[in-house]
Amino acid sequence: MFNQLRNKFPLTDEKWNEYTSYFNRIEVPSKTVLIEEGEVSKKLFVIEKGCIRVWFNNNGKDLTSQFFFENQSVASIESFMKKFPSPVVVETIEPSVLWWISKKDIDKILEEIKEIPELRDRLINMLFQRTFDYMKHFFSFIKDSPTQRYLNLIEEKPQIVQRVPQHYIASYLGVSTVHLSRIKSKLLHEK
Amino acid sequence: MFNQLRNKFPLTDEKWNEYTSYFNRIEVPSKTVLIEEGEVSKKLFVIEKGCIRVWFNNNGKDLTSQFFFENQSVASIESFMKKFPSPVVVETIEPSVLWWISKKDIDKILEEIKEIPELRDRLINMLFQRTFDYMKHFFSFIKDSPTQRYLNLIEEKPQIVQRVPQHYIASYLGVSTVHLSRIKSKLLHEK
DNA sequence: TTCATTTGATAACAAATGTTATCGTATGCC
DNA sequence: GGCATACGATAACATTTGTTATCAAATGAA
Repeated sequence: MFNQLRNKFPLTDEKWNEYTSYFNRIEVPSKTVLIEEGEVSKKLFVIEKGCIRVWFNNNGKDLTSQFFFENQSVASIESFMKKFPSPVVVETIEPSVLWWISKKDIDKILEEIKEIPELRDRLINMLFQRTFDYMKHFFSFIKDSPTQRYLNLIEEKPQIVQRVPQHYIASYLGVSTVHLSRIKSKLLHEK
Repeated sequence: MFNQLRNKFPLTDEKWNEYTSYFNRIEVPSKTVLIEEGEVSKKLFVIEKGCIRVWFNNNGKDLTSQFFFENQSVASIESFMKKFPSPVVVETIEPSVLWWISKKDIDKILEEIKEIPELRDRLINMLFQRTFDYMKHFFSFIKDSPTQRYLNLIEEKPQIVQRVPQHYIASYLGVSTVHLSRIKSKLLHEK
């Protein structure tokens, strides 16, 4: 799982082996809840194989806010960073192979590597990138129609359209399942 | 302007005076464009008095994405951090008193204070806070009706409703000016 | 003041979107 | 294979929201 990253981290083999040993491998079926709503989660997950969605309950309806695939890391940020009860549920969509690490172990690693400016800068860039991603998604809600948002999704995140059940995608785009079905149908018959 | 912050920064008076001297005070009328679309801006503004909006052009319509008031800092993040041409316009709404600082001077300060963990942590927290704010705003678009978003705005950011012309607020909430007017009218006559 | 411009309310109509219900197909499980 | 369940398409209708146009009030500049 981590071999492909080995050469990107300027660490001794000893340190590298210690750090990667903090990760725990699990295999889970689809629809496995990894983090429950209201739970204070101190786990971060990395996806080796499979697919995860983050959703929250709003008046009985389940609204999906994010999707994650292979090689991405997932946590309830509020819960992980601020020790708040998680406002969201983190759940697998497909049978998945995951690696998790505790916040305690991450903090230990971060404390040890903080003098390595290269790694520090990469972490800061990751934070910025996530902010940029949110801004982009948010802009799309004030400037694009649902149809345009769906076209953007096909263009920019084809994995979502290909692997995720459609009714999860609907709330991610901010429309009802019926309307997403209409959008697809209209795009199909216009062409 | 900066006196109220003095005790929060563990710096010598000498360094404090040097750093604050990098800021330049300007007074501008309302509707002054501070950063133009397409410009690579290397300025960060701090608002002493007044009010600023950030907007972008979408097919001839001007869509507002953010508002800023006294004591907040404003830049085109994309442009400031990544040296990209700014996708947005930064413009005053009221006659304003501003302080600006160049990226070059900020980088100099950051380089000098980076060993002060207290300041470093505060900066990282600011980045996180901005991400959380975006997430919250974004969630509101997939879970709330425009009416609910307007009620949230009154509750959480009353300054915007009180000081900003209504047609700017409409695009910020993702509705037409006519519809925002309808929302207000309906709320008024229901009570 | 006077005049032009900005801002906001409203009406009438068109278009987009949600809701509920029904149906067919796919999928997973025994 | 058979059954329950999940998933997705579609129709009919209700509701929300956008568009265009008009008017009134507020604001700012000469």
